[in-house]
Amino acid sequence: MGGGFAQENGMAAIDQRTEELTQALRTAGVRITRQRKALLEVVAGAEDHPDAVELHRRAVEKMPGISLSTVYRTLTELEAQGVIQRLQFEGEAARFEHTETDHHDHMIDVETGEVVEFRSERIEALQAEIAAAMGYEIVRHRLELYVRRKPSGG
Amino acid sequence: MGGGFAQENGMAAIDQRTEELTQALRTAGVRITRQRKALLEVVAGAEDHPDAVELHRRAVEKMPGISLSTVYRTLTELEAQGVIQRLQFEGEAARFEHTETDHHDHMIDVETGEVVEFRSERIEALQAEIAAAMGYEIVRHRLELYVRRKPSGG
DNA sequence: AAGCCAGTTGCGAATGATTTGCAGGAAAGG
DNA sequence: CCTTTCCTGCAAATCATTCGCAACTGGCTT
Repeated sequence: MGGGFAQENGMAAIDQRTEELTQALRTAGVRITRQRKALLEVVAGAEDHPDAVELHRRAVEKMPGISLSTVYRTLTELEAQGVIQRLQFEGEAARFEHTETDHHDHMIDVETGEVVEFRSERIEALQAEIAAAMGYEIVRHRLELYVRRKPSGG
Repeated sequence: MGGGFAQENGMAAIDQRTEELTQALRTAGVRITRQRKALLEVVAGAEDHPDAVELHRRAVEKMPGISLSTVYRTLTELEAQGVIQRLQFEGEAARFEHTETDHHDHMIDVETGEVVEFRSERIEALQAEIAAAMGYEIVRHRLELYVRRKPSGG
């Protein structure tokens, strides 16, 4: 059902996530075309943080001929529905990730480009506190730590 | 010396900042042309967070004919020297600010576009702590709070 | 199974911000 | 004043992303 013979582990979760994305689009009243279906599977299965071009590359494998325009259009729609998130790191093209149940921030290894997710209740609370103290309420925020692997006594 | 008849208050500080920017370029071994001189004064005098086009608009008043290319080139050089900072907020063109002695983060009013600066030692400390716990050290970071003025019972 | 039709698609052209190639121009220092 | 090297303005090039448009197709309705 998940297509292919990838690791048995996790396939179900991906299928479920694909279903969630599909429902989000249906709810938004948009048609589930085969190009969208292909892209949804790709997005649901992405464990990394790919940009539009990379998602397109992967989608082409499932649905040859799908255009980059369609990928962008669908990603924009998915973002509008709140089921995926657009990440805009310094200088790079936007990357996308499916919205998990929990919010998190990102740590970007400046040497490898690798992205690590993390979450800190304390920081979240402090942010709200600071904004409140200045008479504001937070609509959304962005916290990115550009890091380097720490030399561990070499 | 500061040029013009703006508020007496602050003129000296701007002149000093202009001097700092000028020195930074000299140190970098680049020539102080009149277009650069004009731009440096504009940057030093900017109390807001203007983008390249706006800085160009202001620079043209002091040095008619200065091109946008030159503005971009010089801003890039100033950034490389670390005396100004490039801010990349969601969707917008890059904005610039002269590097003050202290580091700070930004709060962007999503309704007015206004930018407020703030700083929290506690958040800074927590970030370093989190990164360290995952084996990283922070190279730089970016924290932006997209906010809305809180309804204060009116 | 056919038909209908608004929503979609692929393509190429358009955007918008920023960068770059190049030929003429001008800082710095002799 | 001269020379050398760096700059500048301009136009064209990039790059990521969006749009216009004619052809196409989901997903109903019959």
